[in-house]
Amino acid sequence: MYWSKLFIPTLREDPAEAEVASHRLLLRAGYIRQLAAGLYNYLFLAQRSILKITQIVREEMDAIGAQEFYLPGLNPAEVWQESGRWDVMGDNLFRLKDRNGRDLCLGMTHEEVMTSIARGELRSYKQLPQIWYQIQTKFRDEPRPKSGLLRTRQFIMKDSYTFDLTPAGLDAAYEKHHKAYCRIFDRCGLDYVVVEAHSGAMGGSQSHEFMVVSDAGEDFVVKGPNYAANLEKAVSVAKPPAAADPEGDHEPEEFHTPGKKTIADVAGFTGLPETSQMKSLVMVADGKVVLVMVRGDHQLSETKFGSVTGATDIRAAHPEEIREHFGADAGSLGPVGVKIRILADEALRGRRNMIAGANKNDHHLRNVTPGKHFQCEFHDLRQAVEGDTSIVDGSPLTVHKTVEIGHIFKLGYKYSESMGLKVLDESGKEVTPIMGSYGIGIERILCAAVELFNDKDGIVMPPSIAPFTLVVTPINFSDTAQNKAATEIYEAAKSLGLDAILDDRDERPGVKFKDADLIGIPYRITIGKKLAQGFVEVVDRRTKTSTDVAVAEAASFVKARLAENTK
RNA sequence: CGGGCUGUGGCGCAGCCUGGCUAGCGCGCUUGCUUGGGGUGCAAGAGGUCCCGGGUUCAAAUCCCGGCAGCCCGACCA
Repeated sequence: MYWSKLFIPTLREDPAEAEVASHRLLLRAGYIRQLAAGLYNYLFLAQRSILKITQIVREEMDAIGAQEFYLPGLNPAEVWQESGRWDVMGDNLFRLKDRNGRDLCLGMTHEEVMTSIARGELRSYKQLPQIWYQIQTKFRDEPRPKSGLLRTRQFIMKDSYTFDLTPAGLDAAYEKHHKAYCRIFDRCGLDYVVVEAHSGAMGGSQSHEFMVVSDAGEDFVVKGPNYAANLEKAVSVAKPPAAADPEGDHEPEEFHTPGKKTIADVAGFTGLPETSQMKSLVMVADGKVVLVMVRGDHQLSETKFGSVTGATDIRAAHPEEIREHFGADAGSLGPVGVKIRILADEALRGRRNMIAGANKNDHHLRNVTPGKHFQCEFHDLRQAVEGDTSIVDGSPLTVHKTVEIGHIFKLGYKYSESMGLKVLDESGKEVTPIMGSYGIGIERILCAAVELFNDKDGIVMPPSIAPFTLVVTPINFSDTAQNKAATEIYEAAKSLGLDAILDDRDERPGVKFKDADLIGIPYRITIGKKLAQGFVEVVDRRTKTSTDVAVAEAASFVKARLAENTK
């Protein structure tokens, strides 16, 4: 293609609205333009990259025997009501009515629709297993779209669904997806980590997320040499307390702590570290008030709290509720003498003679021992922190901000059961197939690549997903010799199957170089001064290294380089 | 849903506090010449409901009220 004929609206300056690198650069490089909050127009360059990404996804999905479908994005309310998600999804689901007043929604995912196909058609165990997928636009009415293409209200997802007769079959389907996802993200040139994840509102037993470490992300991952998990789910060994507990069997003893409300205040006041205190948190789980105890320096994980209580509606208690149950305000609360359910974090097991609130404003207790002075259920309830050590091998753990690019779930029977999917097994008995669901955020692959690979000049796009792999840049296209050489090289590149673009614009060389760098075309062949000696230059976008090559060999040289880099 | 900020030619911004000439600057765009290895130089041009509605005033981009939109932080989030 000839650049002068294309619509590649690059910007000389950074757009004011864009913060994160991918948003800023995709706008500047002319890949995308915003239509409204969380809605983007994908222009020529973005569309080319997206097509390359989806092609890789297709090839790898097909390689595990998955079959591509294409389902409606517009869904009837009925199927969502059957699964219960019509209510569960709340405002995140785009809802609308047709002219007859029937309720419809725009699909956020397609478990319901896939299951509705399956229950109408799958009747025998002989038809299992099945792997069905699609690459489709999804809609979510995000409370806050942000960071360009990272969190939008409309986006493209590859979503697949598996139907198996047995849990072992599901394990196999899950494993296939795990491997296919690794191949997909490898081929897209990304650095990523696979982490244990919380299955959230999806239900199901096991789940892994594919994460790219980036400050633009919104999730946190806890990572060690042999362990990686989403922060929501991560289990770790806490740092030992900074001071040993006092010896002996003491009884709680009240002392005055005027105005000392926070853990830090009390630590300063008593001269004892935060690890010697218990933090009392009052939570409301599905309407029931629960007291949660964690070590002074720890944070409660609401996700873990939700898993332990099984509650779906979780919040911190209001000040009035606290006063009603404790007779004191936050900052002076403790577990002694409390009548409600008490949960305690594992890090408090075996501790003794600690400090806690006295349930009397401006007073605390010392010598409080869990299990002795108050009864509680011990669970893993705290959020892991940097500095904790691994439960696997004791090595130190680090916490990283990440972008989620893929997620695989063992769904279990949630949808097949609620929607009545049944097949006959070998003995003629009706059985409910077990399902899995697996997603990849297509735009997030693009964003993650930009986040991961950019420099002061712009995007350093991995060749496999770059909109073009090669730009042929004559310094002066109206020079007859340069024009001829450039055209020859461009044609040669095309016949070698390279995705080439010829920069035939009547622009200064600087402009052409800047644009090519900004867009992130992996290779550039510059045709200029050295043409008199029969040479052109091949420049690598990533390393900025330049190699002189004879005109006739230029295209095949790039092809060889490309093959090397994608090994 | 709470908090903060911003809306002025395509983009980036100034002007607003202290109301008053024809609304300005840089980039981009058009035409001509020029230049030709990292956003060339000169000249001439085109392009604006100053987010919208109402109010105050002789006079509003500017002050007041009410909307809307966008961005950021938090909450939320397969």
